[in-house]
Amino acid sequence: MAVTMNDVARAAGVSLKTVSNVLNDYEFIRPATRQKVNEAIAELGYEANLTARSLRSGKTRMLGLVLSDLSVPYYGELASKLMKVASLRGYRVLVEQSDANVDNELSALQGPFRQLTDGLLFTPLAMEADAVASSRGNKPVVLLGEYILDARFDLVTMKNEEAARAVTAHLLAGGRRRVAVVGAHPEDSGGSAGLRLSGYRKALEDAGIAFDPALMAPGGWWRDAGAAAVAGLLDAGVPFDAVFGLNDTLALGAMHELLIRGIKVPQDVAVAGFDDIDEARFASPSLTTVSPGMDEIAERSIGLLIDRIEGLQPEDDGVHVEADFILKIRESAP
Amino acid sequence: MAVTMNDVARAAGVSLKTVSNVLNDYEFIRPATRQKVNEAIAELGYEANLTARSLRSGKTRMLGLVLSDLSVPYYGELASKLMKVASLRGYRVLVEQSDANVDNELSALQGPFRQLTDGLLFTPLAMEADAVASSRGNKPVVLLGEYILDARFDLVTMKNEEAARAVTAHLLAGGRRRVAVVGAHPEDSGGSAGLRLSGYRKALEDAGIAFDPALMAPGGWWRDAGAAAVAGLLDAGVPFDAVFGLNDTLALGAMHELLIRGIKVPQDVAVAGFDDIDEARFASPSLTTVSPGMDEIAERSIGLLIDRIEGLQPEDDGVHVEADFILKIRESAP
DNA sequence: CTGAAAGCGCTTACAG
DNA sequence: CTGAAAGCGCTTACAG
Repeated sequence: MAVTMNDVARAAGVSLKTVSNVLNDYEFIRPATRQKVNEAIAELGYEANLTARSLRSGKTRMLGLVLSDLSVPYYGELASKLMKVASLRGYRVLVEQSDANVDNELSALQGPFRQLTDGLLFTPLAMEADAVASSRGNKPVVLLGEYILDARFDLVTMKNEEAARAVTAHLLAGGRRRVAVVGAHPEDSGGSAGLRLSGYRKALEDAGIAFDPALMAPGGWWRDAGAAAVAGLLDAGVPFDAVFGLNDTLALGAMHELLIRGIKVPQDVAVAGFDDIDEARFASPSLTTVSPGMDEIAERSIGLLIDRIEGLQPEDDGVHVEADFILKIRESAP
Repeated sequence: MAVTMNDVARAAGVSLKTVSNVLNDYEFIRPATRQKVNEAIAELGYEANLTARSLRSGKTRMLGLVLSDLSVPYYGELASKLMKVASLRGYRVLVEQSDANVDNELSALQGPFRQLTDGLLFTPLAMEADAVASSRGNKPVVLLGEYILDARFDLVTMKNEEAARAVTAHLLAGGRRRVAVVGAHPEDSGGSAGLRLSGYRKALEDAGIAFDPALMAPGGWWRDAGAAAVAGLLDAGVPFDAVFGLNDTLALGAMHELLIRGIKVPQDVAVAGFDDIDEARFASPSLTTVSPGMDEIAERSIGLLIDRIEGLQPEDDGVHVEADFILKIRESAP
């Protein structure tokens, strides 16, 4: 059997409560008592039983993280950061994959997953705001992402519109006048795609350049879509001197297509992306992009969630955080 | 307060034990009793308290997964698969990142992480076999990877050597005679790099082609290393008609360098990789590679671990599993 | 087939 | 500052 607090108490010649006090850093313990207990702990190799602690205290010191799938590079990187930040505050992260499916999101919000965690970091990809509000239970939930902007929720997100505006402005400041935008549909609005497209249009407006719908190449957010978009523009004879990919994967696909057709980047066409994934740094030429502040997103969301769990954050309306972005100027658009 | 088993027992007019029997699918319960209990459960919205169950039973129904970092694409994909497979058998996966650091690996093996999980899937990146053996405790551990091959351990891995031999043989069967190999050092032996290099050499031998050290381009396993390796060979004037990257990232970097220099893939130079990451499928041209059987690795390792936990696997020596690989022939080397 | 009792290892009021 | 008691919500022998 494992060593218990009772064994420690007996070895130290004190009561159970005193051992508990030492373990929980209770303030008013005589140094001598504390030392006796600590010696007994060391001697017996005692380790607290976390399950028993959870049962009694009602806290697990685990945070739930709900996202679509860890195999998506952005989420893999995010999960990694969140786990590191949580660990510094003494919490673990338990991940649940929703596959962006409504039923899975709902069961992550309501099912046994909630019991195992003191609070939730939730990326709503399928559920509507009202559904989330009515099924989130009574433990804290912090939303991650931009799909639901609602005073009822705590939310940590990135500056999609401003960052897209800044990176587009950078292309224009470099003398580019015909910036193709890859990955957006005209009808996008509230999601990442819509907000980034809107930032692009504002930058054009700022520079007094008319928006040309011919420069907009819609499509999925994958590498092949970026390549296809550029191929489409070239084959249609649409002139352009820069490409803004709404994410890095698109931008890299676009750049690849330009290069194999003998078009020089950045001399003939400048390319910029969004996300600053690892691959952007390693591409050749390296990719100019915008870093959406994933470190800050991780720190603020974990901080906010733990403050809610520990009652440190006053129970007002939802707190909304937008992480600062950083423009990463690299070879593809100097 | 939450609804407890006691409330259910009272509502159904039976004892606590009977409710427990129903919940645990005990065989010999009268259908009428079972139905009464199930109705009470539904009516009260009862959900079992997992923490209490764990405390009493000593089982958490969680599996620990120790790997270096979820932001590494291969590990993100692996974690995702493992979680899905475990879920089908009623287990969750709790991830711990070791950063390939000895101290972190040791504390994952010995610390509180073990308490929270019924068994461990462990990727040993820094610890030696003996250290793992002496600190693995008494709950089951299944190793993932090829660094430790030892009868004391359960191990699930891939056929590094055979798969490398097969993909090289495919290049040779296509008429290539000068296959550059990217990412290996001559002195590599037991790790992935060494095993894959050895497979490459065996394929050459099978075909009666002498190994030419000039075709070996060492370097890290990243995109830029692949590009640099190809650049080095070209600049040195070493002739070659194919490239085998010891992983896909290397192969993609190599292919990129060939394309921007105007060398046609596969007409002038064929390219093949190893791993079959998502990116390989989306590259243009799509990348010929070897899929190391991640699905099988996930299923076998989870299956073996759970069998050990539930006592279904006899306590003999360690079980060693090598997943079957699949050659994925795509455009870069048809 | 079902019941009454014990106990997993902690923390939490309540005293003193 | 410290102690004795209760109890978190289950499962597990033990009876019958």
